[in-house]
Amino acid sequence: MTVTLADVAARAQVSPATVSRVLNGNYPVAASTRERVLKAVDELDYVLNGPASALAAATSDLVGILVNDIADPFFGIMASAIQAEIGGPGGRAGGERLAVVCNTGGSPERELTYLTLLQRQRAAAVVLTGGAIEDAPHKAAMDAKLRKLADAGTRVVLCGRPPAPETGAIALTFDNRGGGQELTEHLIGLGHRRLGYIAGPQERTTTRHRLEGHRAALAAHGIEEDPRWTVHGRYDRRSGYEATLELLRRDASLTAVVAANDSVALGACAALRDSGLRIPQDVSVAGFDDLPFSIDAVPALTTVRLPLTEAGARAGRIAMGREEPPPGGIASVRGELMVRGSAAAPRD
Amino acid sequence: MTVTLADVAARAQVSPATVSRVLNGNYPVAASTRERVLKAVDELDYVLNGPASALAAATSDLVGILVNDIADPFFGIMASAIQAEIGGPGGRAGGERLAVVCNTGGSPERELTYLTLLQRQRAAAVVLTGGAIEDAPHKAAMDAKLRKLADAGTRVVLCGRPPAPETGAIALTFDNRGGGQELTEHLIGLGHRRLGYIAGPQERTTTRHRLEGHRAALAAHGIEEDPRWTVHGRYDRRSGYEATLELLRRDASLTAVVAANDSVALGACAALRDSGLRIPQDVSVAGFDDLPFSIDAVPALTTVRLPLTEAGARAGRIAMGREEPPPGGIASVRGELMVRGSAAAPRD
DNA sequence: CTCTACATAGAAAGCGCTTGCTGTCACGCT
DNA sequence: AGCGTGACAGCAAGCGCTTTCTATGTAGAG
Repeated sequence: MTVTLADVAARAQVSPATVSRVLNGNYPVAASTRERVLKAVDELDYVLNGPASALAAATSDLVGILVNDIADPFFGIMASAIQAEIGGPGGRAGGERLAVVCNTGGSPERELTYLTLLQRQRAAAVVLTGGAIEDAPHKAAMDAKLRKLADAGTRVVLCGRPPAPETGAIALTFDNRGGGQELTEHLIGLGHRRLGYIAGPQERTTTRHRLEGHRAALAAHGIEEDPRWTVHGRYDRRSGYEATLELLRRDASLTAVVAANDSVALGACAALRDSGLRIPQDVSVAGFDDLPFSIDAVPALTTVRLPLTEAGARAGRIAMGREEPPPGGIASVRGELMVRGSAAAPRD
Repeated sequence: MTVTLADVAARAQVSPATVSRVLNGNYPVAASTRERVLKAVDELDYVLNGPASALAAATSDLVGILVNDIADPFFGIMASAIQAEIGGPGGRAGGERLAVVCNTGGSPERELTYLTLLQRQRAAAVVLTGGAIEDAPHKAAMDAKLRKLADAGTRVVLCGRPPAPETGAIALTFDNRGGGQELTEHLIGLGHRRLGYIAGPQERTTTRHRLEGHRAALAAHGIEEDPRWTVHGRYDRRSGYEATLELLRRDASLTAVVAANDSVALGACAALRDSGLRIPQDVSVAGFDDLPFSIDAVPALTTVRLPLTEAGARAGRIAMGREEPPPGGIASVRGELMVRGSAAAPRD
């Protein structure tokens, strides 16, 4: 029924070994022979059996990409960049690798399960994006898993994730703390003293680091933080909307709202507008990430740009062994403050 | 070095066959034996070899998803929905399948190459999203490929793509024409008579259908279209910005701009604002797709909502054989007009 | 004109798993 | 006591490819 290497070999009057060699392009094969084989391949419409190759050669052309949610442009952009670099068709790299995108939805179990699944596939490399979950047992399990993957020859790269020392994983970490601090300092510089903060979910490194940066900025300027000024939520618009309403309820005198990311910021803007407050005249708003839509918000969002595309591309190249890992296997990627219209000096 | 089934078998004092059966959970195995095997698996930290299973069983747990660009939420949302349904860890379906996301970038060659790669992996199913390219030779090549995939037992589903009769592929088509028509009729109803149209790239079914809908609406209301009112571009913000400037240059009396999609519409808004025009007082703007950010534009975008999540989920279920395909293998998915602030009656 | 060396091609041994078929018991009927 | 009948477990034959090692033909080298 299905055409196999042997069929091609028979038709081209050569041995299966030769066909394999023509197809894999290593090992010398006489031009005339190669041609005959290629012709047979074409005539029979032969397609290599991936699993069989993978088994025999003990290699795989699958690369895993772990994301929280691929529908979120934050992850989509990184995934796209990684994918472009791992060299699917059209990519520079020779091999034609396939990207396996795994939506963990932020769930520890799924994260682990996906890693096992990728290990089962003997993935050539795995790139983990997004913040890590701060739960000791889970972190230990993850580290063990990453270690095992690395030991099995799978290149592991963390993109926008804190390093995992001793696991053999290369880390490209976003400087969320620094970015958060710079952003809040900008607001303080504008004259704000009462700033609400909409944080992401608890127990996530990204959430904690951004919040720490924010607090460091407050502390550096001698601003005492009111616990009521911080609300935790999810990294989405809806959450931003609700959290903002909550903040307003707790302290209507807030002059600025700093959001965990741009989506949350957009939700905050909507909530403020719905509450009859003008941005930035009544309340300033700031986001984080600088996703493409942030510049189209009105007023445009003041935020911290994370070089998602660049970082993803670099992670992809490192995963493919096409770029030298950073010294020590760890690199910190800085964000850049984007000053735009959503934040201005407070009225009073 | 690496642990194999045989190692587990030896340790559990059973045959490899038994271990395999325990792991695959078909075939009866005595509880005590199963336990012994599981214990050995655990102790040896054994992970099944995917390629080997795939080869032996002639099945695969890979599902391909073809998208233009996963960084674009339009595709990201569909991919996410599909992925949730094909039953990775946490999914309802028993099997743990991995989603292979392929970025074609709209290139015909890559589309075809990726299909071959998926065929090589003996993918369990393939879902193609986004519009098709209208080039006869390419369409023929695609159809032949899809046919071959289907014949090989791979379930093929088209999500938001025109049907490909005779290929065995199930099609969930978006009614772009109907949506386009409804949208433009809404604008005409508001009193617009001079409408600019920013179309997507030529030779794409999506582009053509939306444009046809627009023109049908104009025709239905006896509005003669000026050829200068249509500009083609890409499906991105930048393109929308430039095209709008071009439209304004060609005919500054336009009272409305209809964009190929929401991203283009956002670019159009920016261009209009930068030209000193107010939305919607001076010029109305309309988009298409209703991506999440569209509601946060100011004013919120009037657009046509496409049920991306629902369609993706349905495509995923059909791909998994978990839902009956629509009668005839073809279903048309309608969009819904979202009337918001970016379109209003023209001044004059 | 023989000898060595190189360039190709083939034979065959797996890679690690699944599964049809063949036992082997133990049990419950008659 | 004899035997059909399940319920398990094992044997062994692949699945389709890669790759090591070996064989062969040919071309310079001496």
